[in-house]
Amino acid sequence: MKDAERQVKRITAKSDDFSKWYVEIVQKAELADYTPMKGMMVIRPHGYAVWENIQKGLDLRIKAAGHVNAYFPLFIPESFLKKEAEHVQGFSPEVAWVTVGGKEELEERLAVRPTSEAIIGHMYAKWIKSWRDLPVLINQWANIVRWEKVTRPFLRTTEFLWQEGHTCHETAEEGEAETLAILELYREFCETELAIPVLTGRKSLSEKFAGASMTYALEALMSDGKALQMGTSHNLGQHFSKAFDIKFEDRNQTLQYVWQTSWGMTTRTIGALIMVHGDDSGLRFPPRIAPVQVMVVPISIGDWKETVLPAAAAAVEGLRQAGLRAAIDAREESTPGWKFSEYEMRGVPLRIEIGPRDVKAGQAVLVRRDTKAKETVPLASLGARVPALLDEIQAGLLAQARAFLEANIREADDYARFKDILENQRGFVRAPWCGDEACEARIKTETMATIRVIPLDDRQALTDKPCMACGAKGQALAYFARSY
RNA sequence: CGGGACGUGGCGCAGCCUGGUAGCGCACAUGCUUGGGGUGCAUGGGGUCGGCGGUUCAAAUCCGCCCGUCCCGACCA
Repeated sequence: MKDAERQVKRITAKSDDFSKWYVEIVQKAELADYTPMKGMMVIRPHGYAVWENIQKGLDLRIKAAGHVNAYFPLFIPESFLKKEAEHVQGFSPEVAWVTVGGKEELEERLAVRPTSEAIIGHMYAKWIKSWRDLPVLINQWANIVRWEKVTRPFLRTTEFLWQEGHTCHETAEEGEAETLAILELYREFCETELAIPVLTGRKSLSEKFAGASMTYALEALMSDGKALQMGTSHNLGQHFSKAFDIKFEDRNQTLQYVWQTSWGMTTRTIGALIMVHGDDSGLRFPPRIAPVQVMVVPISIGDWKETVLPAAAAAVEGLRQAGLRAAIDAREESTPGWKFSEYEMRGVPLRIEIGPRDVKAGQAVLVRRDTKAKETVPLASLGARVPALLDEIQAGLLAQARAFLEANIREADDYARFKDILENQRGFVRAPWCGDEACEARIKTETMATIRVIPLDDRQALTDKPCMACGAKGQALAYFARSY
């Protein structure tokens, strides 16, 4: 096929138009599709398989940390939502309401949950009586509805999937420890499973969760230089326990309000996988979360059905028995070249080509998705080489993303430099800040950048430099960025 | 929600300015051919032009309103 025509089939180059590139990958790799309802998407089988792997990895860790799963109702009475003032104020602009059931007008309208603190708080008040009931460590996997004005597949949709943990503790210290333990759990998950390095820290007060006393977050850098929040962990203090009257009798027989946390990670992480690892050929999934880790493509020439196909099928069977997610594409209607491109688009980490020449030589050609490097391996040693290669790919993707993140964290001590970086290079800018909300708001208006995180480590965060924007006494070094 | 662009078979587009009832590439179906980077040829099916309304003998084309998508902002996981 002529090059000019081949161009037609390609997706828009990442460097050409990042947003277009993103949307095209989502559709061509069949991760998701639009529906007739604004902002609501279908997560297609290939996208959902990624989500299932994310779920497995997270669920395992959440349970290993002592939590159990439960399920709370989709609907929340309006009066519950109103109990915590800051909470209702923060969420009311984006709540969907149910006002009619069947043919009957409801006495009190029901919110479709934008998050579950309110309904869970109500139930916790019923369940918790004594210090012996604590801690309560419950997580739920659920769908959430937030009536967003601007939507993008995975990054911001009207309905999305997530897990939300809601815990109760005896003391403030325990609550804070839980919040930070989850932050670390998320960080480790992002790096180990998603191969996405993150910056962690606390949010400024203006960016914190509505109703929390402190919000911690993980921020990743997309390859267009914009930041994306990967997850949050909130220390709720006693805001909700006081609003919902969640009290327990402590070890000294005094009534106390519990200390709570909540934390969540969403289907947005799939968007991050696309934007961190994807390239102009399509997706590049890290092996640990890839729906299919190895795709075997038999080279269909001559009597390939008698010679190549059995060898290819045997190879797949061997890989499966080794515990790998391997598949074969033996369809006759597509050519090998077509299949190569297709699985590159879909992000399959490793492709194995087996043709007549290979069968004769007792070998196979392995092609990495991340580097597109090829190597020839004896069929007999696939069982050893493939897992090792997948580990290399996993590590390679993380290393590449980490190098990009580190190369795009820049320092700015003055506002001119700060603006220049955001305008011309993007990425994160580490800069001294005074801690004043008005100053933060001004920076946001003037540069479109927000404080993504303030590092937790005092050695990293403390500064004696003046605020880069207003010149007042600096309070902390903060990471700023334009974000999704 | 403000500013901009766009909306024509499944996808990408041409036609619209200068109204006359729809065309191309890909995809799809069938057959042959080919097959180590999206094979080639032939035949065929599928759209009334985002929706509603208006102007007109006649609207994809002109006008109005609405809806949706994308981009840039304000809001957010």
